[in-house]
Amino acid sequence: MSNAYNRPDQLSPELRRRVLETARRLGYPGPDPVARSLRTRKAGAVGLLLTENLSYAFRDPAAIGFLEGLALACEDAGTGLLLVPANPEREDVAAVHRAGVDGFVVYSVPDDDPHLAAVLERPVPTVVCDQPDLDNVDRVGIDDQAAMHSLAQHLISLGHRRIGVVCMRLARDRNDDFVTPERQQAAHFHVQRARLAGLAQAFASVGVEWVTVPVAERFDHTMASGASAAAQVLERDPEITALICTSDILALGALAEVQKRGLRVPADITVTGFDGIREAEQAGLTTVRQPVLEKGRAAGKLLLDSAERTRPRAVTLSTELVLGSTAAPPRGTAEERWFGP
Amino acid sequence: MSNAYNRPDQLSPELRRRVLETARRLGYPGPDPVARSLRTRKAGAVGLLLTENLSYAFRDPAAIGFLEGLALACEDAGTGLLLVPANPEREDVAAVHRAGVDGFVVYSVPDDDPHLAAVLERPVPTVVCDQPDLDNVDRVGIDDQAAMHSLAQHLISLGHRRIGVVCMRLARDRNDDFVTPERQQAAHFHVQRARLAGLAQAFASVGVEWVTVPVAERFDHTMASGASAAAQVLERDPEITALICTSDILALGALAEVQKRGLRVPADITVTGFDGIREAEQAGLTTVRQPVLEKGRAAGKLLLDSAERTRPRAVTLSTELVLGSTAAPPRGTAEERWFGP
DNA sequence: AATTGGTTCTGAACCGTTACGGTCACTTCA
DNA sequence: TGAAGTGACCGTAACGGTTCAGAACCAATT
Repeated sequence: MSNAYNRPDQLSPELRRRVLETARRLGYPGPDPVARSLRTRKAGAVGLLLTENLSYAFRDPAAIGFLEGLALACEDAGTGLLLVPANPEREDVAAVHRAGVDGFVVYSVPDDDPHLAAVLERPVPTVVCDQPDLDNVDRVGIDDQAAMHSLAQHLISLGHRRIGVVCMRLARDRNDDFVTPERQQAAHFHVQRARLAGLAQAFASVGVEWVTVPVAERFDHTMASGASAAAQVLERDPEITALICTSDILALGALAEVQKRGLRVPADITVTGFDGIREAEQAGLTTVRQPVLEKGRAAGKLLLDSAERTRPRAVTLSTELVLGSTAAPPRGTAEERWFGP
Repeated sequence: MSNAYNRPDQLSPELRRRVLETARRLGYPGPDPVARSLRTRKAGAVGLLLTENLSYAFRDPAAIGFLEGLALACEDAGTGLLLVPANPEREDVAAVHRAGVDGFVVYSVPDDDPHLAAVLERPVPTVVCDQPDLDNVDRVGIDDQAAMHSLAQHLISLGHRRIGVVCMRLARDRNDDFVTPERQQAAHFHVQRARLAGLAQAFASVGVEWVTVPVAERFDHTMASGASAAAQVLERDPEITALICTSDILALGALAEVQKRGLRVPADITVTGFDGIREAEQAGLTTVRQPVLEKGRAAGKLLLDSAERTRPRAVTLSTELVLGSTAAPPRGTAEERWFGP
C-alpha cells in the first residue's frame, strides 16, 4: 500500500495498478499526512512563535521582512511554515503543544514568555531571534546595543545633550507611561533593553545623567503610539533637542506629532528611528538599518541545516547607520552659528 | 496519563502530581502533538495554498492584506496557519499531501494547477478565493468583471477610446509578450480573465474592436514588469490615451515608465490600476479598491465556521472605484478644449 | 535435483495518543 | 447487612501509516 504510493520501483507495475485501482474504487483519499508524520517523526513544517497576535506579523514591516526571509529558507527546503497562534494576553500555551512541527523559530518575545518556555520544553530544535542567549539554543540577531550606541554617538557629535526617548514595550504588562530606571534594567524584551542600554551608555559617557532623560514606553507598536509618546515626552521637557525612538514605526508617529506641533525637523528638533523599513527611507528618517530579511533567512537556515549539529550556534548580523534628513545639530550650537540656521 | 495533562478534573490532585512527577523524572516531554492529531482527527491548523513561492506572500501588498485577514480569523479560532510550499515551477504536490491540516484555503491559483487538484482530493473542507466556482467548494471573491467594467465605463465617459492594457500572467507558462485573443479567453487565472472580459465588454460596447487593443502580459508581478510592459505597449501604439493595468503594482511600474518617457500623467496619458493598495493611494492612482483584508477574513471564517454545514457557500464582496489623479480626459477632447489643457 | 541468488509480495510490529468500558473501593440507603 | 450507586483509576483498542523481516516464487548455477 505505502509502496504503491511512495515507492513505485519496489513493486511490479501490474500490482501497483491493481492496488491503486481498488484504492480508488474504495474511495481511499491517499495516505493520511498525520499518520505518516507520526510514523516517520517528521512533520515537514517549522513553527513560528511571535509574541503578538498572529495578524500582527502582517502589519509590521519589519516582521513582514523577517517572515519573507524565513519563508525563503522554508521554500528552499520544501518545508511548510506554521504560524502558531500565541495570544500574548492569555497564558494559553496549548497552541504550542498542539503544533505538529519539526522545529521552532521564536521571534522577539519577552524572555519570560510562557509560550517560549513551552517551546523550549518541546523536544525539537529551536532558533531564537532577537532574544538573549539561551543554553543549547541557536540564536540569530544583531548587536542592538552597539548599533544604538553608534546612533547615539552620531547625535552626540552633532551636539545633542538634552534628549527624550520613545520605546516599545518592555515587559508583558501594559505601561503606556514613563519608564523607571528599574523597569528599564528589568526589561524582558531583550532588544529594547539592549537599545536603551546602548543609549544610556553613550550619553552617560558625555556626562548626561540618564535618570533625568524622559523615556516613554508604549505597549502597542503603532504610529499612533509613537505620536502619543512623543507628545508625552515633549510635555515633560519641551527643551529637548532630539527624540530618539527605538523603532521606525514609533519614529514615524513621533515625526507626525512634532510636525503637528509646528516644530520643524530637523531645524527645531531631531527625530531618529531604528530598523530601516522602507517607509522610513521614504520619509528620510535618520535611523539604523538592520537586515530583517537576512535575519529570517538565517534563522530558517540554522533550523533546517541539521547537518551541522554543533549546537548552539549564533549568528550576529551587521547593521548600518542611515544618515537621513531628520537629524541635525541642535539650535544655537557652534555649528549652527558657523553655518547659519 | 492523557488525563493528567489535559483533564485535571478527571483525577485526584495527588495522582496527577505523582504522574507528572514521574513523567518529569523519566524525561517525558509531554504529549506528542502528532499522535494526538492522529487520534483526535484534528490538526489545529488550516493550510494556505498560493500559487507563488512562499515568500511572495510577504512581498505583494494585496497578498499581505489577505493573509492578515486570514490570520485574524485563525487567531479568533485559536487555529494555526500553515503556509504550504507549492513551487509553481515544479509539479511537486507532495507538500500538499504532507500538510497536516483541517482544511485548506486556496488563494488565486490557476484553475488547472495540480496543487489545487491535490487539495481537492484531500478529504478536508476547502475554501477558494479569487477562483472560479467549483462544485462543493466554498468560494470568496469579488465580481472582477463588473468592477473592471465600471472602471472602463469611467474611462469611456472621459473620452478614451484608444487604449493599451497591461495584465498579470494568464497561465502557468511564461509569456512576457502580447496576448492573443485565444490566450485571453483560455486564461487559467480566473481573476485576470474576468478583468480582461470586463474591459473588453465595456469597450466593445462603444465600438472599440477589442482585437486591436494591445494587451501585454507579464509573468512576474513586480513594478519592473509593469514598466517593461508599459514600454512594450507604447512602442506598439504610441497614440494610446490610456494604459489600463490589472493590478496596482503593475500600474505603479507603468506610471514610472511613462513618466520616464517624459509623458505627463494624466495630461498626456491616463494610467489606472486595480486593488487599492496603500502605495497606490499615496501615488494618487485611479484604481478599484477591493477589500483584501475582508477577503482573507471571510475565507477563514467560512473554513472555520463548521457550524453551517450547508456547502457550498459563496461570499462576494463589494468593490469601490477610486478616482485618483492619474485619469483625465484625453488630449484634444471637447472637455479639454473647454477647460484648457 | 538441490542449492543459490534475487526479486516481489505479505504480515506484523510499531509510532504515541485518546476514547471507552470495566474494575475496584468506598459510600449511601433500605 | 446487603444491594445499589458513585467516583477514581486502569487496560486496551483503535487511529493510519511505514518499515522490515521473512515467505514465496522464479531463474540460474552447480
